[in-house]
Amino acid sequence: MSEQQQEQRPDLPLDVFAAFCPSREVFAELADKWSLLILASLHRLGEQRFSELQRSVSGVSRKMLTQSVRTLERDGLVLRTVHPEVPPRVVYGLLPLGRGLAERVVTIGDWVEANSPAVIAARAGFDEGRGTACEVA
Amino acid sequence: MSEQQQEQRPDLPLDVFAAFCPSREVFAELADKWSLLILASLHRLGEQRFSELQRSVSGVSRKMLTQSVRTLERDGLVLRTVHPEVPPRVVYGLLPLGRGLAERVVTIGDWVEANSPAVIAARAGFDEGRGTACEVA
DNA sequence: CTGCCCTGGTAACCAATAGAGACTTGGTCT
DNA sequence: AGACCAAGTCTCTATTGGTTACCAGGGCAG
Repeated sequence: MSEQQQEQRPDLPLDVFAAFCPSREVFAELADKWSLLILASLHRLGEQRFSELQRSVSGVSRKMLTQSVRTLERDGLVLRTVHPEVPPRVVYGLLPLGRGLAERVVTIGDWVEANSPAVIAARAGFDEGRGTACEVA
Repeated sequence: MSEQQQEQRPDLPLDVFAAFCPSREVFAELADKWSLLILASLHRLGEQRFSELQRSVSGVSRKMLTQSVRTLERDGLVLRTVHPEVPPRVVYGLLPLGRGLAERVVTIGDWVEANSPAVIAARAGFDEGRGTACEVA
C-alpha cells in the first residue's frame, strides 16, 4: 500500500552516463537491436500479434522476441493482451510511455536508412586504406 | 578511380526491418549500449581522448571502448586522431555524418533520463502483480 | 644507469548471452 | 485418430562481453 513512489531526489541527476545510475540500467536494457526494432515496428504498423511481430521484425528468433517484448511490457512501454481463444491470440501494442520513446527510435531508423550508403562507403574506404597499407608493407 | 558509389536502387528500399538488408546490418552494429553512449558523449562534451571517453562513458571497459570506437571510425562517424607524442595522445571527435546520428541519439538519452522513474515504477507494479499472483497460487 | 610511470592499446581467458531447433498445450479440422 | 495451428518454453551450442595481464617507448626519480 502507500504508493512508495520514491520522489527522485533532484540531487541525483539521473545520468545515463553514470554506470551506477538507474537510468543507465534502463538505457542499457533498451539499447539493443531487437528492443529498438520492436518499438519501431509497433510504431509503424500499430498493434501486432506475436507472429506478425516476428514477421515484421525479420530475423528475430521466437526466444528473443518473447524476451524483449516481456521486458518492454514490464517497463510499461508495451501492452500485451491475451485473447483466450483457440488457437491463442496475443496482441502487442504501444502504451503512451512507449510511444514517446518509439517516436525517437524511428528517427534513428530513418537516419540509418538514409545514411547507410554513406556508412557503407566509409567502411569500404577504411578497409581499402587498411588493406592497401598492409599490402604495401 | 571512378567513384563506385552504387546508386542505391530505389527498388531496394533499404529497410532496417529486413534481415538481409545492408541497412539492417548498420543498424544492428550501432544499436548497442556502448556505441550509442559514445556517440552521445562525444556530442555532449566534444572531442575527447581515449581515457577521457572511458571516464565520461562510465563503466565501459578498454576493450569495448576500443572496439566500439574502431567500428564508429570505420563507419565514418568518428574521427580518430593520433598525436605521436609521448605518452601517446589519441583524440576522438564526431564527423559530420556522426553528428547527425548523435543528435538523434541524445534525444533518446534525454527521454530515458526523463522517463526512467516511470519505467521503474512500471517495473515495480509488474513485479508486484506477478509476485502477488505467485504468492496467492 | 636502472627501473618504474604514463597512455593507448592488444591477447588470453572465462562467464554470460544470443541463436537454432525440438518439445508443449489444448482445442479444432479432416 | 492424427495432424495442425499459435505462442511460447527448454536445451544445447556459438558468439560475445568483461577482466586481467601484458606491451611499447620515452620521461624522470633515485
